[in-house]
Amino acid sequence: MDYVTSFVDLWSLRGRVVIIAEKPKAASKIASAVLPSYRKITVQGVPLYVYKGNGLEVTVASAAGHIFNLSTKLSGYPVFSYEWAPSFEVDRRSLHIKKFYQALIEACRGRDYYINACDYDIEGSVIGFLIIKFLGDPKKALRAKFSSLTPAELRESFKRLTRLDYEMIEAGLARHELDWLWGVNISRALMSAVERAVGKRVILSAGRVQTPTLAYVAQQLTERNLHIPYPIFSLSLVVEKDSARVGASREKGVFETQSEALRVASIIKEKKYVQVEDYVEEKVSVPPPFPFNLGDLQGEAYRIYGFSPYKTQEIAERLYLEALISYPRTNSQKLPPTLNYGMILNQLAENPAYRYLVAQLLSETGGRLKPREGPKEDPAHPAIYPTGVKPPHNLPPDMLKVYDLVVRRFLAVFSRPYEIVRQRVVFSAGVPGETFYSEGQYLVRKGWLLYYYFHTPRETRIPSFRKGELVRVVEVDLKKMSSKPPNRPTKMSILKWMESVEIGTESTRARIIETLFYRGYLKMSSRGVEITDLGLGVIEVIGEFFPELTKVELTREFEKSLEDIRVGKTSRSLVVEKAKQTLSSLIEKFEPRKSGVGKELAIRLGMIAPASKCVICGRQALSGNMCRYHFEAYRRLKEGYQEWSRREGVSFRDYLKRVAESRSTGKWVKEVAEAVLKGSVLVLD
DNA sequence: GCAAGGTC
Repeated sequence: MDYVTSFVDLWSLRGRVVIIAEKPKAASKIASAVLPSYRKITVQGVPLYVYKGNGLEVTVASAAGHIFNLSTKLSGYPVFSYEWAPSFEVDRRSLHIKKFYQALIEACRGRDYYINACDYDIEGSVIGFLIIKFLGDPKKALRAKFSSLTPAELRESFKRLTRLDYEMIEAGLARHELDWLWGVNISRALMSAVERAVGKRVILSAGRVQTPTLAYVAQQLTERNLHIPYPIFSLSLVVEKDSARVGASREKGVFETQSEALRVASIIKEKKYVQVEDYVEEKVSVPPPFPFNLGDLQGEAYRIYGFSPYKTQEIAERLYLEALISYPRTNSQKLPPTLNYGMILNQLAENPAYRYLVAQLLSETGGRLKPREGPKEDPAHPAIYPTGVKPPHNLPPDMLKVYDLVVRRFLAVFSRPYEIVRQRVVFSAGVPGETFYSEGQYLVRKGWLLYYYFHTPRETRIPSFRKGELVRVVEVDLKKMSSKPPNRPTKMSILKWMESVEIGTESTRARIIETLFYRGYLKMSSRGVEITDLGLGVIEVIGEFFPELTKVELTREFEKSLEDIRVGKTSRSLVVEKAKQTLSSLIEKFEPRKSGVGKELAIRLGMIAPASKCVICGRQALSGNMCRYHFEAYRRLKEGYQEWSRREGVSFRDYLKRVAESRSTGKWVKEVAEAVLKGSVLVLD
């Protein structure tokens, strides 16, 4: 078969054809783009689109994501056998899928051809294939391939149908099986260990995405709790020019010792002047932002309104279902060139809130609408944009906020750069190597900030300076500070981290973060995200017995295997078999230690008391009298004195006092320092 | 019941 003739035109087929879309919205768009005319019927409340003519009957039906899910009837572990089952039969949270399943049974009955028209990505290939496998006939199946739901592209794709993309399907099936095998088996191992220790069932979980995410949070918060602050000294100046006062910071940053800071400060005080070494003023042009993908929208809604990523995602999904915005679960920062931007703008202009902005945009662009785009792409969906449909008057305020972000961002991407003048002056302080700088900026053209004003830079204009000019110093500020611990993670920073290491997807990242809270691994306090003793314990246990699962590299390995399946270098059965072997041998090594692990986790759950208690916190003590966290804090506290005595020349006791008092000190370190001062913990060499 | 991945 040569290349060209391997394509099949829908309109060359004869008989009864069913087209399967991934979701109702897509089914509707496919029907109106591809069918010359259709009748819309409803089965179990699910719309089907039917065309009859030219010896052909075509029905467009729709899934609602995955209709089938892996499951097993077996309990216990290791469990290596499973089968695909309708999701609503194995999980009552999926009951809303049942009507789609029933409508698909109707739509697939007695067909001559089955066309998988789900999103052209690995999951879409699986969704369509399983429906055809269980409700149709894979021997009579074809695949439609399109990367956007625009009418022209859809029509074209149905003229160039191919055979089923079996390589992609096999890769997709393997992804499901690998995640299931690792997730279900390790989760069961943890739960079973606790059950053996205390005879009670507790729900615990582990997985390829959630466990590395938990490990990341554990690592961040552990470093924070173990932070030893070091004294640092910040020297800044206030200079005066044309009766304007300007603050200046030291270019080399902070001093490590007070004596050095004092030396420089006193020289400047004596001289009373600094000299302008350099002054630069440049106009910078800042191009419009990229169109939103979900992660960027979540980031902005968090930054501007404090919405959690999950909240933003839920709102965006509701806006999508009300047809106000395009598909939100996308990674793309690109807008389809086939989209009628002008029409959307005209519709947006019917909303008084945007009328003026649209008029302004059309006038500044002269109607030539070319969006700025970012590098990120998505195989199945474009960036998020407003559809132009007018929101109802009673749209809840939080939904309106997210909608407004999407509209304003969409307007901004067509606009012009804003222009800002950035100023930078460098003063030499008359001490070799000691320079200070001030920066200022002021806006000279608003550009896209008119539409998307959430980024408006602060105006901090400073006077202009001449090189060589002497400037009077009116203040010399020497501040004693402490080195700061790493920031506490937030739901948003966790999600951004997941994006940066490429684990999870747009649809799942925010949800998986919520799962960590729901399991009791993480909790929210007034301070922000905290990790619980259970969360720490789970990471320690998995890190010891199933270390692969705590690392993002497992995802990289999966991706490599899936790619190899796709290009025919290996097969799904080989990849899955290897995973089973790996899991078997890990579980084999886990078994003899299971009781101990169960007890440890039960202690973390507060279900049993530790055999010996940490003198500071009451957690299970190691061989000494402290838990592993306070022991590590104790070790670092002793180690930290070296540096403190170099910088400050303090006694050990004064060092402890200062560390105990500092607000930058990590929680565990502070607790140890206080205990040593009280005498409840002795310092040994 | 446990994963991650779709989507109502």
